[in-house]
Amino acid sequence: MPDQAEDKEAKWDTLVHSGVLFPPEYTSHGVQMLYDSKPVDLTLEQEEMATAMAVMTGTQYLERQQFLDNFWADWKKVLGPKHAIRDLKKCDFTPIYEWHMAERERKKALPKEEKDTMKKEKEEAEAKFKHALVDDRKEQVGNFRVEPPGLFRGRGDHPKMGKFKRRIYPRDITINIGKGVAVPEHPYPGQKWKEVRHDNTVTWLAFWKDPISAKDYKYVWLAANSTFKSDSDLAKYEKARKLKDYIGGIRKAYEKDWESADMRTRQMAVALYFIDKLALRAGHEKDEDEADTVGCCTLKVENVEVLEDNHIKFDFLGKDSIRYENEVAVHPKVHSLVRQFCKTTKDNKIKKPDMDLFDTMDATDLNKRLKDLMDGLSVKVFRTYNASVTLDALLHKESTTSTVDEKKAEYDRANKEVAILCNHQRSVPKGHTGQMQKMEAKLLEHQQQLDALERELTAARKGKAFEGAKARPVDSLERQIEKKRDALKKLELNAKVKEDLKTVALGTSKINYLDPRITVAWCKLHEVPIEKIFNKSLLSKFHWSMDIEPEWRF
DNA sequence: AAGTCGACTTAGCACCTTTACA
DNA sequence: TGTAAAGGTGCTAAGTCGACTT
Repeated sequence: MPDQAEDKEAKWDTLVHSGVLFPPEYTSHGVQMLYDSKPVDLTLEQEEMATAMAVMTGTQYLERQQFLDNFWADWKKVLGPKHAIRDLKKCDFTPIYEWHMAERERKKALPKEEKDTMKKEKEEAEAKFKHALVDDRKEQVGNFRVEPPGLFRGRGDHPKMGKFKRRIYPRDITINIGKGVAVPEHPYPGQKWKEVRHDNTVTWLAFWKDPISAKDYKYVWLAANSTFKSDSDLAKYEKARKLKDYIGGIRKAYEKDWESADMRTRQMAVALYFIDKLALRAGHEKDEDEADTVGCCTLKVENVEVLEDNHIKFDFLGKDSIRYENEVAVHPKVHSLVRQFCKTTKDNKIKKPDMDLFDTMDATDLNKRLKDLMDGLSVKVFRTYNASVTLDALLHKESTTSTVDEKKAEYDRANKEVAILCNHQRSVPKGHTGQMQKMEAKLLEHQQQLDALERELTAARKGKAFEGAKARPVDSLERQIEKKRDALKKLELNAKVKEDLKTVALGTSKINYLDPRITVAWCKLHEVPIEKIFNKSLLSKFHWSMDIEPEWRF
């Protein structure tokens, strides 16, 4: 293993850091769980796993057979063949769960001084891990903590959910650090790091193999505001901007390819059309031991429905098993091509619902093809391009708003359009329905108050009494009515926004897809303080974009 | 050509902190 | 001034994609 690849570009000259922070070793709480309603003895290792299961109480995972089976398979190995516990169904983890909750409460109820002392001690212990020196620049480290053991919480129908994710030790971890500087210490005497490298062609500080999936790695990187990350962020957006100059030609090229005699060329051209129009992900092949999700190139016949009137309906589980459901009008040629791709394979056999829609190509092929169209182009660039171009266009539409709050609402609406385009979802917040009902009730109350004020105003104008008393002066009532109307309008808007956004996540596009220069320029142009749009961490992540001129366009 | 490796970005959620409002 | 909602942060899973290996 060479310390330094000669042909790859160097990312740093010197690199100094303190390595990683290990989670505390497991200590026994000694609380006995019940088996067949009777307390049982567990070794430290057995208890650690039982506790990992106990803390899952109340989650949906416990209703998943896969989760229970995987946990049981791992725990059984640790229990051994002669243990009294032979059946997970007879296990009652409640005592451990209750201990866990009580412990939480106890910590919460600790006197303030004690909490402050603990916080201070924690910060002192962490301090040295928080920064690295890269070419003598002090940079923040992102995730310097080693992941603690626990039960694997895979998303969607993950075949490995519930497996015990084992503890990671120094012997599992490879450190990357500058030559000739102190190798980080660790708290395990007698152990050695798996490896110490001095590879300046990469930006990671440490990695270990994912204990759940042998082919995956867990890395320790610098934080989002580091030079490594901001340089590549800028490069990402500049590449997406470059696509602007090529997109016309690319569209012409794929439209022409729809007419090709070659099936593969036609499929590539339709896939690219979807990626361009709908900002779909590439969709690489997945293994059996992962959740069954798809992207554009891995769409199955059953994921698309060819409808009347040049419409197509998509319905599939994408990244994180988030459902993508969208009915769209497509070009007539695409409509007929998709109908064809659904029907027969490349060698004219009947295609079944679970077979690939694009059976002559995959994401790697498509990415290769994209390199012919533009230097460095890949599928994901279209998503960045589409998101940023959409925001830029929406923010530069004619606007009639005047206040900062209204402008912020306008920005949020544009942000929402992008989030919907990219299918960035979130689960409905807890208590949403109740909160909506509360808002409705408040709305009604305000409406009634407004009605009463208006009746009083009518009375006042006629010099009549109102509800058995002298009506208040006209000018005062008029002011109150106007105030009430504004309040009502604001409430109505809030309620509508809340309902509209209940399943839309705005943050993901802000963090990953929207060129911050669009936002910064717009804020300057419309005199909206940037802090209204970017919070502290986004301001820091996007520090590189802050001095852009107001006239700048994506 | 296909499969694997390795390094990086993108993603939603849990939990904690701050803010808004009665 | 207490409570609930909103907002922020940390965590880690799940993607992408080019390079390398077979």
